[in-house]
Formats: sequence, structure tokens, C-alpha cells
Amino acid sequence: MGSILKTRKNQIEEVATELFKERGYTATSVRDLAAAVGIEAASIYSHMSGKEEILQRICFKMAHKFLDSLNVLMVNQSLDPETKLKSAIRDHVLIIANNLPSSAVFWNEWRYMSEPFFTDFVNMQRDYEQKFRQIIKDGVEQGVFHIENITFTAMAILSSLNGVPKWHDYTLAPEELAEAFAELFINGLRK
Amino acid sequence: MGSILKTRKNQIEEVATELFKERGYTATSVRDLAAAVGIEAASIYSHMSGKEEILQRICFKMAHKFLDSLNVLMVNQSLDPETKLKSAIRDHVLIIANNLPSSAVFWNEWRYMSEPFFTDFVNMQRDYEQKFRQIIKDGVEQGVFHIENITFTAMAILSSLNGVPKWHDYTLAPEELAEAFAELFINGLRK
DNA sequence: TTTGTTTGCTAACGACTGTTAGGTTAGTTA
DNA sequence: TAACTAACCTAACAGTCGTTAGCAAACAAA
Repeated sequence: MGSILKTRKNQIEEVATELFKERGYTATSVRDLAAAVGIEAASIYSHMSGKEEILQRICFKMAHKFLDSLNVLMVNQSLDPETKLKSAIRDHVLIIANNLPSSAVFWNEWRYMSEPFFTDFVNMQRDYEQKFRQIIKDGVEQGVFHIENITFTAMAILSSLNGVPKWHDYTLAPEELAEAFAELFINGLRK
Repeated sequence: MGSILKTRKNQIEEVATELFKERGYTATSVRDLAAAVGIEAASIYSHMSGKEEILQRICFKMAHKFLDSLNVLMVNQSLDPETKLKSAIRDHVLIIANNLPSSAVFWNEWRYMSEPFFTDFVNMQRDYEQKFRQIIKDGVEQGVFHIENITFTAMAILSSLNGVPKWHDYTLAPEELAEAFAELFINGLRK
């Protein structure tokens, strides 16, 4: 136990995150991963129970970051809907921008998890989306937003945010990115 | 030659599109595909040169649909920027909504194509994005849109549209969906 | 010094991969 | 009837997959 194992395990997870993002989970072999770390394939199993454990760690780590962040925001009763949505968008983008490879894996590779992890993950996703919708719904009911379809709007926004790892080239700082998204969705393009 | 071969080949492509969308390209084996069609794995090769040809057909079919549609719009000089962007969004969404499985494959699996197809595809994508940005740029220069970062805005919109196959549940008709996206991005959420 | 633990190795397993060779059947055309 | 062709088959190939067994080296704790 201790720092050496923890470091190696973390290193494997880090390298795996990069490879899973670059090539995809199913297209990345344990031998690819081991070679990138600098060890033999079988040695991976001294640190991990298998290939899927790495995917699970990445996906649930991100899922908890998103959910924890939104849960903190939800209990704050004093915020008006516009500020609340702006914060939700901001928080979501900041997590992505500060964890680009993990976010790419989280978003594109989660479907390759086996049961019961798959179902657990889907439920967390549903929970998150429901809370995100609630913020929009509050804004509609308080007359701040003019929206016909809340479910559509939530998915349109979240898809846009989650697409960031596919095109982001580091020219925008995380804070600028977050601000730009909030501005785009709340005010639109029209002058 | 003739209708039987053509039908079979099209059927294979259709079934493959569904499987690639559902399980991903790398996670779908030729044997999976053959079983879903109702033939043996080797028989696939009487119709296709290999697994990747199917992926290429799907991806380039969609790429041409998107590009052709946008090219038609670009030559129309008489449209004001807002109408033009609205049409671009509308056309893009309609293509996706009317080709959901193909769109999912187009968006999620294109990276598994080998050279030179990979590079050709990337160039078509770049071409499309550049033309999409041009529409936004025109709107900014004519004072219709207030936007700081055109590249960001284009990618934010396109990511949102391309996310549709991941969540769409057929409760919204394609036309309603297209209208909702145009409304969201041009006017924003604020009342 | 001995014991235990961490970290890695070589070798190999059974299963699965995309693909090919070669042959059979059914239907069409000459 | 004979030749041709499209569609599909069985069998097998060489390679790769995730994973395990068993062992060795390094190092810390007793």
C-alpha cells in the first residue's frame, strides 16, 4: 500500500484516459495501454481488476463531479432563475474544460460499461438532467424564460456543453468559455 | 447486378447503421452484422469489400447531404443573415432528424475510418464548418448578431444540433425540432 | 535475517477478430 | 440444354483480445 502503488495506479488511469479519448475504449487494447505506460500487459492486472475498472473509475469520477456541483447549486434558495441557470452552465463547462480527456471519455464511452454499472450511471445521468430541467422550469414559471419545450431546451444546452472536448483547442480559457456559453443560451445571437 | 443485389446491399447497410449506432463501430463484429441480417459472416463479403466500406458509405453519404444542403443555401445572395442562419440550422436539423441512426454513426464513428478516407472526411467537415461560420460572420458584420467569438459560436451550435441522435425520442416532429433550435439560438432563453 | 508486500515479468489460455479460399445452390440467359 | 451469375455456404487462416498462472526482483517491516 502507499504512495508508489497509488502513483502507478493513477498514472495508468491518466494514460488510459488519454488513449480512450484518442482512440475510443473498445479500440484501445490492454497491450496498447501497457506499452504507453512502459510495462507489460499482464502487469496492468497488478493494479486494476481489468480493463473495465479503468473506464468505470473515469466515468463515475466525472459523474460525481457534475452531480455534486449541481446539488450544491440546487439547495441555494436565494438565487434568481437566470443566475441559477448561468451558474449551472458555468459549473458544467468549468468541470469539462478543466478535465477535457476525462470528459470526452465520460461522454463518449460510458455505454461500454457492463451491468450494474451501466444502469447506475444512467440513473445518475437522469438525476442530473432532471435537476437541470428543474432550474429551467423555475425560470419559466417565474416568467423569466420564454420556452415552449423544457426537455428539449435542457438537452440542447447540455449537448452543446458536452461537445466541447471534441473541438476545444485551448485558445479560450475555461472561464471565458463558461461565460460565452451562458451568454449564448440566455441572450441568443440577435442584437 | 440488379434489384436483388442492390436490395441486399442496402439492407446490410441499413442493419449495420443500426448496429453501429447501438453498439459502436469497433464493438460490432462482422458476425454480429451477418447474424442480424440472417446470413453467415463470409457472405457479407459477396456484397461489401469489408467492414470499413460500410462505415465509409454511411459517413460520406451524410457528409454529402450536409454539404450539398449548405452549398445551396450559400449561393443565395438575397437572404438576410438571420434568415440564412435560421435556414442553415433548420436544414441541418432536418437532415439529422430524418436520418437519426446514420447521423449518430456519422458523428460518433467517423474517426475509425482509415486513410485516405479519414483525411477526406475531415476536410469536408472543415469545409462545412467554415461555411457555417461565414454565415454567422456576415450577420456580425451587418450588425445583426452580437457575438464575440465566431468560431466558438459555430461549434457551440453545431455540437448542440449533432447531439440530437443521443437523446431524441420521436416526441418532436423534425420540423418542430428544427424550429425550436433556430428559436433557441437566435433569441435565447430570456423573455 | 526473515517475512511479507509491491511491482513487474514470461508464457500461455481460450475466445474472438476480419478476411479468404473454394464450393454449392438457385435462377437467368443464350 | 448449357453456360453464366448472383448469393450464400462451410471451413479455416493468422492475428488480436482480455485475462490468468506462476515466478522473480526489490524493498520495507519484523
